[in-house]
Amino acid sequence: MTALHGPRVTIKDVAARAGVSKGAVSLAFNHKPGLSEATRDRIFRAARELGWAPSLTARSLAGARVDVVGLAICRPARMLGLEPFYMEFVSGVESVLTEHSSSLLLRLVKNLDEEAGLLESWWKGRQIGGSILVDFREDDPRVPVAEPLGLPVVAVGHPSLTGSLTSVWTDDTTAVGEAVRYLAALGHRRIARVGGAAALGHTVLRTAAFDEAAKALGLAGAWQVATDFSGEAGARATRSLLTAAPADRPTAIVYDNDIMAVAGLSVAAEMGLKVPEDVSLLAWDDSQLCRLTHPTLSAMSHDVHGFGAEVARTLFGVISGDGTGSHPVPTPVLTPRGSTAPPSR
Amino acid sequence: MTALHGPRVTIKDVAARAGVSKGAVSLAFNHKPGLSEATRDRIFRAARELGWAPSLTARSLAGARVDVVGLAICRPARMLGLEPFYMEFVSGVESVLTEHSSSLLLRLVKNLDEEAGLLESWWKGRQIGGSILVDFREDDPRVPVAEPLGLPVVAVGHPSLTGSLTSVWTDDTTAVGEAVRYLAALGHRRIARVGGAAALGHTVLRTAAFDEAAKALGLAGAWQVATDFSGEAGARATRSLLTAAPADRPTAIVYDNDIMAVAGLSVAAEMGLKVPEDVSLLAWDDSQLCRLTHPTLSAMSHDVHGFGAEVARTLFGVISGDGTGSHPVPTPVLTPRGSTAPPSR
DNA sequence: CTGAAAGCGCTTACAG
DNA sequence: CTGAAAGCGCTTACAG
Repeated sequence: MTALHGPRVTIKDVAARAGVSKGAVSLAFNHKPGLSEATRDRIFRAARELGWAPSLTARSLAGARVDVVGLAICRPARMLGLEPFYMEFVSGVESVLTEHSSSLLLRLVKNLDEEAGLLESWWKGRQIGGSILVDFREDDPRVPVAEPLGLPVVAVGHPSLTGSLTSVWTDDTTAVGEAVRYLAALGHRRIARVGGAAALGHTVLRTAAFDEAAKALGLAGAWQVATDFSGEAGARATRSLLTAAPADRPTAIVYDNDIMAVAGLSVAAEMGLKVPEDVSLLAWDDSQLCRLTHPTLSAMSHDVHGFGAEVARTLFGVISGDGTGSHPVPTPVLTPRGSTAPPSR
Repeated sequence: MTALHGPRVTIKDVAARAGVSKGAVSLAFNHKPGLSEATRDRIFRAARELGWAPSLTARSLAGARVDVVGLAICRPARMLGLEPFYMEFVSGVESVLTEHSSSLLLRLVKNLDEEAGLLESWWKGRQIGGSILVDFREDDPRVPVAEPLGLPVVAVGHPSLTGSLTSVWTDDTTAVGEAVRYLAALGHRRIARVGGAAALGHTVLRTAAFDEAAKALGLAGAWQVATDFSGEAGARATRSLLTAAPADRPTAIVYDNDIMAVAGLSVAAEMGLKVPEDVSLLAWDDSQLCRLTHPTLSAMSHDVHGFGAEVARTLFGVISGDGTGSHPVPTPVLTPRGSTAPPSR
């Protein structure tokens, strides 16, 4: 049952019906000059009447551009569902792809070597015209693969991680510093950070930035713990931070995403601690989730949708050759809400 | 900079290097019979040495199967980020695609007519080998389009909505009945439902099921309100339901997803109502989110990841022609947690 | 503007 | 198992 879809309509049929050559049809559908308005109209009408759509696979074989953008994500499948970041990022990417009539080729991979191999076969198989690379690690294996391939790419990550690839990034170092200084300004002297996956490059950068800020401010206590970004890990980390004696535990906690902050909120409630009186909580990314809790979550806000859109726009620049080059997107800004306040003691 | 990737390696080069014909290389890479182990090895070695990967676009032009599955999602981009459902569903789909070395072609569309057109050009352009269709409406425009096209498809939705298409669905009618009966068994006589988008077929089914269950149980009060699935809409609906005088307002609320239930929880807190003492809340879908709140959310649990996987498996059945046909996946089951209890009055 | 032709990189019979 | 050939449906010069 591989389909009974009658005799396939091809460019030849359209040309015959419009009384022109195949070449003319091709010109019309690729919006190239050299045809009169009248001819163009006749061609489009014929195509419409026959229900013809150009075969993208034939088109790309013949050397035209491929209107598909690849995105491989390397995180455990079961964790993706909850991270609002990805879907929002993807929807931002999509919003730009749609303008270019492009689609996203999405693949979940187990590790970066698999991803590197995938990129190579996608590109060599002419399945994609370019790719977005996310979640960079130090000494990332994708850098040496993408470069010699000639694959148009935009790397989402700090230039210190992405080598020679065109990259778009958020200035995590500055943002972490701002988060810590804000909490310190409220009077907090013992601050913790529940970070993301230790293997990720941006986690490494944030960790260093937190250390530096804590040192610069001469904090009395500074803790950092790595997680896998899941709510459960965030809950565990929070529980362990808050079980110390009141005088020894943090009075403020910064989270690397918002789902862990939500989990932290619930752990505080479960332990009988009031937010923000007993402990201040500061989320990251700031999806809609942060406004749905009680109290609402203060957060380092980040236009993730816009981030995705900018990455896609940059990729189209790289593909067409008139790229703007690497650049940061706006640094996350502090959005104070109900979960942060001066410490009560 | 459309890439300087040297002279492209083709099947011809591999054949030459392995000392065989192009046809033999093709047979080897498509795992077809007719080659000795030794020849096969020689071919794979040559391909590896040259870094060759078959051009999927040439392959599919030549008539072979296309290893790409389409998925168009028709919801406002900004709303997708927060709905854990989709990412979990997609990750379930991906888990099966990966086994088949397939990728997902994802596209956000504005309306179903655009989606119908997209399916047609994806299929005619040989961009996809099949597609997954979600979010069915009554008299869905995709049904009459997909059928005559011969496009292999799996429709996610109740057969009453998906016509002649192979479909996989959850029995929402039974699940809604179970949810209402559970709350009634706890002693609730005034129950509300905060539903999803009214235009969606499954919302219509759930609405009817709720009415029926309420009638069968002779509830003293039964409310239903439609939303857009967003947390904000869920919060608004909850607020309006709970502002009535204590004797007139619902003592239990069922939500059509979990994000709205989280929002409801926070509205109750904001209004000074205790959950579950003053009002019981029951979520739907049951992502990780439900275990991260305080109290934890009782929910109609649903293995969304498994659902996506089953849909993908079914699609591969349709594509290969030995499909199992339409069938339901397990009905969501009640998972009681901290947000439901007998009414206190 | 047209028309005939070559070529993209495969797969698929078909004769050996 | 091999080899030569046709064909998939386009695009891209090229001569008119």
